Formats: sequence, structure tokens, C-alpha cells
Amino acid sequence: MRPFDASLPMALLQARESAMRLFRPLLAEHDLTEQQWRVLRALTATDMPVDAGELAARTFLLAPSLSRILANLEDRDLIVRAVDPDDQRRSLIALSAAGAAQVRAIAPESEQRYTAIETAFGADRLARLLDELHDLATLDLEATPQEASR
Amino acid sequence: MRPFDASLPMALLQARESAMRLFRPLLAEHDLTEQQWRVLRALTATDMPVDAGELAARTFLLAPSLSRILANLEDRDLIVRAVDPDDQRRSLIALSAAGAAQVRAIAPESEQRYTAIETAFGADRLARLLDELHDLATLDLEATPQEASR
DNA sequence: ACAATATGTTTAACATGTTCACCATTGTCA
DNA sequence: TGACAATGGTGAACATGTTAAACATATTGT
Repeated sequence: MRPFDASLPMALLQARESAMRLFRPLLAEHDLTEQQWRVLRALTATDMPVDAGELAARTFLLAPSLSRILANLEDRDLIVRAVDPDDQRRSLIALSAAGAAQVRAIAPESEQRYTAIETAFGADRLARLLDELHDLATLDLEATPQEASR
Repeated sequence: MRPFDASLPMALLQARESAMRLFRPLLAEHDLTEQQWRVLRALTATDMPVDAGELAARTFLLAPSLSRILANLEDRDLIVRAVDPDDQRRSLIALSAAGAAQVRAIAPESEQRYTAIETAFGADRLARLLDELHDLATLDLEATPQEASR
């Protein structure tokens, strides 16, 4: 069988771990997990409140995970939630003032560490790598090839 | 701040998810998680029993996670464990006959699906991507740059 | 209007990720 | 030899990944 560390999923996992090792300590100082930070960043990027489904898509979190994360962030008053008046099934989510302050407190150091990776690996090289990763992610492969003929 | 989906960790996460979507259903048919499969594969690749620390390194699992996974696999008789006579702290782990059979049952289809990715993305292109990922993973970045001068 | 269906979100259950603490066994060294 | 630190493994606690089910609200078709 294919050698172990030559597999694509393992290589992607290792590379990601290597990068995250640089960010996790910073986030830990502010009592945020990687996923919680992802949610806060996604909310920072928008002016309009977004519903949970949209937020899940933007952060690449599954709905059940996001649901727990939002409950946590709401308890800590980093976000605010309100029922969508046009569709009571949805809840509209936005950053609170404290949440926005938290993001402002972390962002500069986060950017700085990202730049460190960019510098060490090469900015243009990193850009090409991101392009390749994007192509790979959007490859659409048949999930069940044996049923492709239906 | 940096746009959200342009970040390296997100790109790596998406790419990996895209690839794993192809494998998870296959593993689920055999009641194995991705990580359990990783352990079985790692054990297949060696003739000698390995201790848990070595196995953790090869599968890129943290020790506490591996500990739980091994307990699970041992309950299902897919692996066997024995105390290392030379160092009673270590336990030596090997594939059981049933575990080896399980791997043989899954491997062909797994390889086939991997080949599908290789074909769709381009074999040489994938090889170059793996090289880049390896370089990225082995970049050693200072975890805490501000203390680098000590 | 009403029943059937679809959709957005949450809960449940189990497995893993992550950090910290603990335990047993080894290794070190005064 | 006998404290004492280092090492391998596990347990605990909390957060997330993952799938399936439950729930409430909307939508559809008749």
C-alpha cells in the first residue's frame, strides 16, 4: 500500500498543524480556540448580521459545532443574537462591542505571525500554494463513483 | 485584516476536507474512523511491534487521543497489546489477524479512490504539491518570536 | 385552511483534539 | 542506595468533529 506519510491527507494535516502551532498560543492567551476565533473573524468581516447557516458556510464549521460555539460566545458576551423577524427559524448573529474589542486586541499579533510564515516560505510561493489548494478543494470528485452512472 | 478564505490554515482545511469526503464513506462502511484507519495502516506498514509513542509519532495523533483509540481497537480485537519486557512503561502494539484482514478488505478500494484524486488533479502536479506541503510543514518557525533572543 | 414537506437550528451520542495532571517505571547522580 | 528528575502512558475536563434525530417554523399543494 501507499507509504504512509506520502498521502495527501496526511501532508495537509501536517502542514496545517505546523502553521497552527504558531497561532494557538496567541489565541490561548486570550482564551479563544481556533474555531471561536474563526467565528469572530468572520463576523468582523461583515457589517450585516448573518444567520447561523451563512456563518457555518463562511467558517467551514458544521452546524452542530457552530451551535455550541455560538452558545459559548454568547455566554461570554462576545456576540449578540436576535431572531430574524422575517423568518423566526433563523437567528441573526453579530459581534458585540466586547467581541469587536477582542478582535482588535488580537488581530495585529495574528497578522504579524502570518507574515512570519509568508516571509519564511516566500510570499509568491505561498500564493501559488494557495492557488493549488483552492483547485484541489474545488475538484469535485464523485463521492460514490460506483453510482455515477445513475 | 486579511480576507478570510485567503488564509493558509483555511485553505489547508478545505483541501483536506475535500479529499477526506471521498474516504470517509468507505471507512464508515467498515465502522472505522479516519484516525482508527490511520493506526491500522501504520501498524500494517511495520513488521515489528511498536510502542505507543512511536505509533503516535507515525500517525500524528496526540498521546491521549491514541490511548483512547487503542483501547477501542483492542476491545474490537483489531490489535494486540503487550508490555515491553525491556521497559515496563511501554506497551508494544501490533495488528491482530482480524486487524490485518480488515486492512486487506479496505485497502484496494482506498487506493482506487486515491488514484481518482491523482488522476483528476494530475499525478505530477500532486507530487509537486506534496513537496511544497512537506517544506511548509518542516519550516521551523519560532513559536514565540518575542523570546527568541533568550 | 390543512396536511405533508422542506428548512434552520439545536440536541444527543460517540469519537477525537487539546492541555494539564497523575501514575508507574526508569534513569541520574550525589 | 536513595532521593529526584525524566519518560511513557493514562485519566480528566472541556471543546470540536461527525452523524442522526428532534424541534420549531415556513412553504407547498390541494
